[in-house]
Amino acid sequence: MHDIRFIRDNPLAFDEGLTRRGLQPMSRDILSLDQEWRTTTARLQEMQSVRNDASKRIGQAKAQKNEAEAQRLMAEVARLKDEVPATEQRVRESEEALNERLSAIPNLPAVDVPDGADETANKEIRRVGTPRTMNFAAKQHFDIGEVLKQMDFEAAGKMSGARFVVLRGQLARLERALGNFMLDVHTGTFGYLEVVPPLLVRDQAMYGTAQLPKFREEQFGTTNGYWLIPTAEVSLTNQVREQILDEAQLPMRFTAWTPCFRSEAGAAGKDTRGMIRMHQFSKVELVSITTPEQSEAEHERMVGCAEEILKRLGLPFRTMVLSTGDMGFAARKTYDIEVWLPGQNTYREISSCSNCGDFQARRMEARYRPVAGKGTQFVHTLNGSGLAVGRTMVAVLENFQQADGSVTIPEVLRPHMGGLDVIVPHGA
RNA sequence: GGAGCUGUGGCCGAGAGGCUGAAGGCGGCGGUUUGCUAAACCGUUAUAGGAUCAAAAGUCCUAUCGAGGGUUCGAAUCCCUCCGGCUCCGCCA
Repeated sequence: MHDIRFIRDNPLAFDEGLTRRGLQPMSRDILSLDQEWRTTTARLQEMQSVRNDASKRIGQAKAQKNEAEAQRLMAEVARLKDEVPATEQRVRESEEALNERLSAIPNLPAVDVPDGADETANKEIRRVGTPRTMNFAAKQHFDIGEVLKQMDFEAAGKMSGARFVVLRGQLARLERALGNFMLDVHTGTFGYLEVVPPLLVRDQAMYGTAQLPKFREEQFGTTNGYWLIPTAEVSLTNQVREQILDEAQLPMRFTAWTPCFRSEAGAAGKDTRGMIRMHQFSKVELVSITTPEQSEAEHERMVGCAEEILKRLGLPFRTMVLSTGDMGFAARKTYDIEVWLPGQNTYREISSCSNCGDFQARRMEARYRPVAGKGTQFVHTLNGSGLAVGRTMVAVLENFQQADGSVTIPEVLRPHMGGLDVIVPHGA
């Protein structure tokens, strides 16, 4: 949600930000809605002031048993009886119109975000690790899964349809091992607080992190009004909704390993095979709540936390800054981490870390009280995956596959796998 | 699912149609006292929006007692709906 006062004071900067996002300027439109709201509000407040004043005097007159004076004053404000509700109605309408308009506008990009229409304008900022040379043709993960006989898309299809998978045996355990490993690092090394949050949330929570109102079709909802979280970002971030925190509590860092549910209505035809794009997947999420001063450094730190997981697993990756055209709705700046997939011979997104500034905080009414100074300010929210677990599994399978179809387990995961060092085909 | 209770400022807690933006306490801030700390005492301490203004300060106005409606000249207080919490019963992992 944008700050209307920012738009009032900086209409040109606002429009420029929209233009960088590939949108049309809107400040004129918005400011006229704002003007409408302000004039009706002023009119209403004036009436209320008259009424309050009269009411107070009526009270005094009654207290002094001056019934005649009370009656006279009541007659005087009688005409407001119709006018006030009518004006209230108009204020409500213009306010709604303004909010509806504002809540559909994406966050403005930070100054250092590269301009561009889509992902081709993303900029690589670093590359870590070297893809291993294989003296055999690298398989894609679903082919490896087939050899291992522990990844079953057919069985999943029969009960749930496309974009689901059944993992069994060591692959099922590998998912658990990866989740545990990631949580251990994020809590142990990086100081995130582990959370088990709700997976079903109400409208207001989805609105707070900006999945609603714009991305309704991409979500799964229940028949009785809940939404399945598309990411733990929703639950973790909404922990601080409608709160006034102390500056001393910031930054707050939360992590959670949860299933995520996405209908991805618009993505039909993309990554239809395999585990890359699923309706249900699990992800270790990182969320930080910070002051505005802290948020940039926290963003760097957060990407670093996600990168550290890949480093420890020995997976090659590169880190990108998304261009203005490729960023998500709520983000003002986003880093994507792309992991090397030998089977696809390309880097694929495995984590996305966004600084949302105060965009979500305004929607959630999440504030903090500065140690020095008066009043309150909106917090900054940052979120990022401390890695998508399923995609990490894909990367492990593809990067550590052997010619005979077995998969070597990275050193750091072995304690989580009961000491196992290689996954071999089931029944072999 | 059934029955009852409950939601007040950063926190605890009084208030039950007008004198209540809201007693009292805690916490915070400023001060007195003090070798330092603590204690004691005094004072102070909500937020948001709008108008005015080049802007800031200031001044004025409005709103806010879980949320939204309603009754009334006037609502924290009465009525309705919703949301959260608690207790008991039922059911379940």
